Amino acid sequence: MDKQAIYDDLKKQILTLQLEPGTALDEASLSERYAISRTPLREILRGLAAEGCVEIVNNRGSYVSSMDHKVLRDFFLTAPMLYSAIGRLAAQHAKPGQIQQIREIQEKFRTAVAIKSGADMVYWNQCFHALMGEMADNPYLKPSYERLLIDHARISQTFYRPRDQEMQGRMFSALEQHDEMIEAIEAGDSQRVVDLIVEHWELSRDLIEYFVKPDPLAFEMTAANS
Amino acid sequence: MDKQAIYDDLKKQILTLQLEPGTALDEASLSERYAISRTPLREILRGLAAEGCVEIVNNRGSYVSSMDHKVLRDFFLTAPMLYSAIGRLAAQHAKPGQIQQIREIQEKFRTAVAIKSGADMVYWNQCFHALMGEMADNPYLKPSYERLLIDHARISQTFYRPRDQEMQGRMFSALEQHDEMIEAIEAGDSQRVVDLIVEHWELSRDLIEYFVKPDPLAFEMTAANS
DNA sequence: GGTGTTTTTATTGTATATAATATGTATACT
DNA sequence: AGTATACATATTATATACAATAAAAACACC
Repeated sequence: MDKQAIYDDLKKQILTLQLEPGTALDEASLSERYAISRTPLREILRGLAAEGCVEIVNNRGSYVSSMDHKVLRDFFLTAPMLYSAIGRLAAQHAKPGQIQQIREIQEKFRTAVAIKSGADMVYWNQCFHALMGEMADNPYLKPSYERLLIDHARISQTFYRPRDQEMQGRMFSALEQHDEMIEAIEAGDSQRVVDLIVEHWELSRDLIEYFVKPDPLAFEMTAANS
Repeated sequence: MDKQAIYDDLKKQILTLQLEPGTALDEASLSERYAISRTPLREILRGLAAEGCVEIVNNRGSYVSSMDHKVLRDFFLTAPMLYSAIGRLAAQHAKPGQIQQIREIQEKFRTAVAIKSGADMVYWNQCFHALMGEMADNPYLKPSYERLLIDHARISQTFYRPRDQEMQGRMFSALEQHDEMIEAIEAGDSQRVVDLIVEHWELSRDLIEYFVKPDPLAFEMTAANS
């Protein structure tokens, strides 16, 4: 397992919440587990920290970055603006090779939805949107966008309920929206891409909201009990 | 000189173009110059790379990040949106202590303009806008915003002409706009802050444009020469 | 003389040993 | 008994030695 593979492995575990927010990342044990010395492992942790996956406290070690209330609030505040901007630029700058790539990713995502594999869905959805970021090809927006994607994956994972019928239906809607986005990008119709992104965002947001504020339990006393 | 000081020193040199874009940053010579071993120096370089000051090529070393045509284009495309967003959030979230801090920075900036010190002007202007970023207190926007500020400093520095009368006048306008921004932030008037940010941006942009497209030399033949 | 291969050299990447730092615990003193 | 200080321990930070890599140069062969 080389350095990049270890990096990806750690990131994947953080995105899928196998490593929960707040978990301490001990250098010694990680370097032992991955059979690598501490020096390159430290560079990996610092790379993840730069991306926002990990928080490093001076002389106090590294931790999987937190997911508290403020993070959620900032996320919902910021995502629509950046997602729209990335969508518009992606439509303007996408290269043919990238459109081919995103088609392939979309097929993997479609399979993940079909077999109802939560981890795969999160992963391939992540790849889909990361590639949109590549298409946009804007070095200034990229760091912020990628940071949003990291937390979006973790938030979705938090609220994903594979048994829920509602959830399944919405995954199919997401799938369709992805298809339409690819079409719109290929056609260079940036306004349509932005509209789809907004729609896609609202779907995701509503899904999360639905689990944060579920239909409350009944609390009126029935006649039999009164 | 401790690690943080070395980090800041390198960053300052990059912002002020003492280290020009493209310059190779050799690990061995830098670690010798700063009297530190290569291990922490590498971490510094990777930190600067995460910020966007430095580009690292695998097995091929580190370089001061470039400033080519595409960078300029992306910069002008992206800055207005992010600057406005940061301004709005700063007005909403600024804490009293930060307002006090920005007042102090603004006085340093005023002095720099008065004594016409180009490097100091760039530096304190940078501090002013960086603190606005702190006020906005949004972890998602922060990385992109800071990256924009880095290149804004370098672009301004490129086109700064201390002898130019036009330039001096505009620096005083910038100073006034800063003053008004502080007032508007203190009043929590986010719309006014955004308007000022836009105005401030246009001033900066026009200044750069003026030096990229100066009034052309006369090319008509005069009667005496014909 | 030109091109392909080999060797050299410069530079980055990794491993490990040592130093510094912070926290938790135990003990002594008030 | 409570608090403070000193010590022990765990963990991170740094230095240095060594390995891997890639560009440059020299050489031989065509």
